[in-house]
Amino acid sequence: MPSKAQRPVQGKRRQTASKVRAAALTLFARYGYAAVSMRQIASEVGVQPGALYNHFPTKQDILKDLMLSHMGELLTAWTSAKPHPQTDPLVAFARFHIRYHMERADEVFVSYMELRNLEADNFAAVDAERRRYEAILTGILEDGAANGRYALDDPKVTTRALIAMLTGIATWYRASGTLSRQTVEDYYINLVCRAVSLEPGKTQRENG
Amino acid sequence: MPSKAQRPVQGKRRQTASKVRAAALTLFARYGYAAVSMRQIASEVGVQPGALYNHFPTKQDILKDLMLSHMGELLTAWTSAKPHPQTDPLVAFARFHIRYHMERADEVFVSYMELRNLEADNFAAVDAERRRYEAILTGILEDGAANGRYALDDPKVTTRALIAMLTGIATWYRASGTLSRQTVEDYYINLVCRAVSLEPGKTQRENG
Amino acid sequence: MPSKAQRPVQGKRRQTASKVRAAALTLFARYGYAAVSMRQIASEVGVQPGALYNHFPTKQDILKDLMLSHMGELLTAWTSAKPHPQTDPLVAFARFHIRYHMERADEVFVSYMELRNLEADNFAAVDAERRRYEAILTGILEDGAANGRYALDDPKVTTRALIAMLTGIATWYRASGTLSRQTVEDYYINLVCRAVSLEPGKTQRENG
Amino acid sequence: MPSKAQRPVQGKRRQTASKVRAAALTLFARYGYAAVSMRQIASEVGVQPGALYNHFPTKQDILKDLMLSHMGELLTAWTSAKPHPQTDPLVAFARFHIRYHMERADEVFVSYMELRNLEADNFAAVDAERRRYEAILTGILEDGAANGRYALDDPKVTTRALIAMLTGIATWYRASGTLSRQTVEDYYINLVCRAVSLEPGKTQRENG
DNA sequence: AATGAATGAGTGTTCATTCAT
DNA sequence: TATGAATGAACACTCATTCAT
Repeated sequence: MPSKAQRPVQGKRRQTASKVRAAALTLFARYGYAAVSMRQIASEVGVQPGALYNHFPTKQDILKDLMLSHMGELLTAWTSAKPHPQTDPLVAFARFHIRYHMERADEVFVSYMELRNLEADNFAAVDAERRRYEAILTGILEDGAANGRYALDDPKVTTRALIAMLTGIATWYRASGTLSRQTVEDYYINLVCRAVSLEPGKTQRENG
Repeated sequence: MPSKAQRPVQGKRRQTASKVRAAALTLFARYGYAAVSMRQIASEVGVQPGALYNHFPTKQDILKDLMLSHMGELLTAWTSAKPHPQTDPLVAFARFHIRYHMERADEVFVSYMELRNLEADNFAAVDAERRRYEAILTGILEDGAANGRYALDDPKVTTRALIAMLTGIATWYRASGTLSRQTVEDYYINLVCRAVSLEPGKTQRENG
Repeated sequence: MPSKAQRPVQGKRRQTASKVRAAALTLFARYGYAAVSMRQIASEVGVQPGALYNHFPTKQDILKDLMLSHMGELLTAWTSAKPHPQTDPLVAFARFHIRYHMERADEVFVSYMELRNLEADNFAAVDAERRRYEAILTGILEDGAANGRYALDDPKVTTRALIAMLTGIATWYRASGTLSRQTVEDYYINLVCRAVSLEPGKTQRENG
Repeated sequence: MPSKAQRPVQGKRRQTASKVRAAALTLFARYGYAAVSMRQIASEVGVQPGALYNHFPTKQDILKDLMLSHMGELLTAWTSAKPHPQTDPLVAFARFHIRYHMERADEVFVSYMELRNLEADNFAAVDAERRRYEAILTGILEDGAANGRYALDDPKVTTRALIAMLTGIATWYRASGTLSRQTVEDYYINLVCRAVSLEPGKTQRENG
């Protein structure tokens, strides 16, 4: 049973930090890290600029926090995802990737656009997570290539090509458009499957 | 016969403007438009900041110039490209796109990353060019779909997916790596072909 | 008999105030009043900045407290000093001054350097104490000049000259150097004596 | 014959830089380096804050410039000083020091008070000059002690004592007071002479 | 007595841009 | 065509101080 004496002060701290993250994410996604000022973030949060520094030591730390937690959550989400065991792994991964990226367009956009604005050590940390994530797809492609299920030339090149293709959705898809998420997802799944010569209709694993 | 009365002064003017473009391109690609100052550009050119304003009225105009001329040259290059008439049009386009984008990594990078830093009217101008370019691919896909040569769900969605995939090469390909340009090109062509169920080996048009 | 009912709470209050004084003294001496922040002091004390305000209403009050109590203790120390009655008064004073200032380099340094950072009324209070202290020496010089023991042109000018000379020790003397305190003291006493033509060897009052 | 085509622009540059130095000197002397803002300096100069950076890269550089040029000018002035050859060297040096320091109270004050605000390398540069200057006096004292003209215990300690005494004039002397410069100078000369047992009346070198 | 989030003003410095030369 | 001094606004960040807890 959790303590009932939780101090509201704790809540307030988390709340403000949370608002800062949210405001920064939106602003960075729209205008870019370098073009957003701490004043803009503070004003969005409804606080004076100096107050931001009670929660993040520098502007760079906000960016690092956003990018690292995005990557962390992405990896966690994949780990907890339990696709139907008979679904083809590439299809499972692609569906997961598409859905996650459509739902988090801002995080995705920032994570791809602001890499160059990370200071060296922060970049290294974020890049390591990116590699871990891409390695999942590379592993799936290697397995599928090994057992003849997928046709491909090079798992790493294919990884990059497919990730770029799928992640690109976030740059153009608008929920307000004519295409539903499900439709877009299905079209891209078909592209992915064909790209490795996996029959789109036959995306259930054969149990041998 | 070219005019013999070319004034060297004209040459000098063009030369400096040219250096400005080159410096800005490199710097924007590396650090981003918002993070690069006119002072940095001037210093790279070997000139005082005020001198830049003899060639470009504002910083924004440098960006607009770079992006518009990149799109213009891209369209011109496609128009002048004379692929072998028996080559499949999708393959021809993809090969053209890959080669052009591998050779101009900085232009491509800037053109994709700095769209949000364009002021409204400049964005409109650049975006119109982008649409013209993508329309070429959409047209090819529509034709191919109509005559049953390509399998695809939606030409516009496929256009975006393929463009994202191919353009992504610029973000990871390094000439210093282990893969030759030709190899990368071939791998991507295979991906493109399979993505629309065009037999990679059968990329010559049948003449009917 | 001291009260046995001393409350530890009182002790704690005094303790923290004391730590604040000590931290501020060290920091002001090293970096100067204006260059030291309340945060630095708090961090040195091991407390949050806000807590300082339970002990001193403003940063200025810390400085005033340090300087006024330094002057107070200096005057008290002189009053309680009981030099050998046969010692020449100038020599007694100079020895006292040298010893006191060598032992309290930080207090001395702050008291001489930060006068300009005192607000008007605080300056007046501290300056009054300084005058009281210097008046002691002026009195000694006037007496000695009157009875022909010392040769000097003007007691006030001589006071300032000697005080500057003696206080200057604090700016260069390091206990870690090659000269012992006693040696330095003796050398300066000789300088003082000669400066008023008092035979260094004859520093015992003749009792008439 | 100097060029007549001197550009007034050159004059303007020097003029502003000069005003900055003057304003900074006055302000640093009155309020201390740390307590003076670039805005205050700019406002005193009659310019926007950013303009200061056309002349000094940082605030620290203004301080360095002031202190280094003060020391440089001091050393130059001593080198060019041609005291009467029959004047005792200690007296000549002391007179020079007193006069120079009375005329440049601000420079002197800043140079003694702001040493701790110099960054390490700037401090080293300034301190080296200070040592050079003090070495002049030490040399004079050593010579005089060697030929029995002065009585003293240790040339280095005596140097510090005398310099502190003489430099201290700047902290209290006001031209508006009752004592003339000449009177103060004479009184201090007498103190210096007696401090090394040099008969004040006998300050002409005996030519042997 | 102490915390820690917040304020409002301020810091040194940089910015894109202008303009007399 | 270029310089370089200047502007006026903005930047990231820090300050002394307050106050609810």
